[in-house]
Amino acid sequence: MSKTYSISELASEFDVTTRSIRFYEDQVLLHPARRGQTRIYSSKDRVRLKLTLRGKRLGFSLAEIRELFELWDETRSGSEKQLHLMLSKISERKAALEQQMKDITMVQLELESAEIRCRQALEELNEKHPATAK
Amino acid sequence: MSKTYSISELASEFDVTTRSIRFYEDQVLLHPARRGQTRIYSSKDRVRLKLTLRGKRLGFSLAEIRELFELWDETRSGSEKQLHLMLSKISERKAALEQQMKDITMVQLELESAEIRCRQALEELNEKHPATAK
DNA sequence: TCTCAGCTTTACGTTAACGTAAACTTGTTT
DNA sequence: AAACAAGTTTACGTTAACGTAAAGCTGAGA
Repeated sequence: MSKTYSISELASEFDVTTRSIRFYEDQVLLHPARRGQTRIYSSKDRVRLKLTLRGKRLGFSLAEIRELFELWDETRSGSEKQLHLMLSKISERKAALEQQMKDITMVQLELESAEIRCRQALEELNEKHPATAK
Repeated sequence: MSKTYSISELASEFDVTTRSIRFYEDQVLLHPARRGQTRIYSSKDRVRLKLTLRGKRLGFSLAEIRELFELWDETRSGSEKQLHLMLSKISERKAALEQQMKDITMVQLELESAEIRCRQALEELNEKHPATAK
């Protein structure tokens, strides 16, 4: 038997509320088993939650994440058409991620130059008031 | 005199609605001049809009973007305290961006393996039905 | 037995980021 | 003059992603 998790274990591990986790289930991102009425999460559920949160950090909507999960599941038994659809979705995502990489690089450059500007301004202040606290 | 833009010029250039552009002004991200009651955007406004949209693509909220703009403006006439605040905000952002880079790399790897899996499934289909349309 | 922590469902509330519609002004073309 | 395009303000509507009660079940311990 592989490991299972309670809702609060996952909540504290990933620092989200139990409300969010249940909400993700409503949105068909997770399918925990039940013991009585209590939810039991498998390690597969755990992975799905991790992927969900990662997707969110990248600005994916829950609906988009769900779409990817479903496409992925259908891939196993996919028809040729399904597979080509999946491939096109994948390349859509890849393109979006590349754009994001570029965006990040640009913003990083801007932050770098902002930092330099700040440090220079600090130096100038220190020349005028050398006695100021560090 | 440097170049100016109408609201709809900017809207079509960046593929956003005029509604959004006016909304960004409400949120103090843009400060266009006026001729009569008509908004006139400078190239500085244009840059701000570009930065705003880039920030959005990275998942920044409009409030966060505004905060960065304001901190940046205050940097010019910043006190030592302001400058240190700015520096800490900058390093916050840098850390967040690095996390995002990691996330993107992970997702890219997952997409790669998904793509490979799809292509293999397609090959298997073609072995079974070599006569199927390409 | 009682209580208490941890889980559950149900359901209304909230915030961000706009969409959408109505009604108006202003400059330009027919 | 009339109509049109492009702009404006005002204001209510909408969606996503939860927050926040309220009220009830359930097994382990005092």
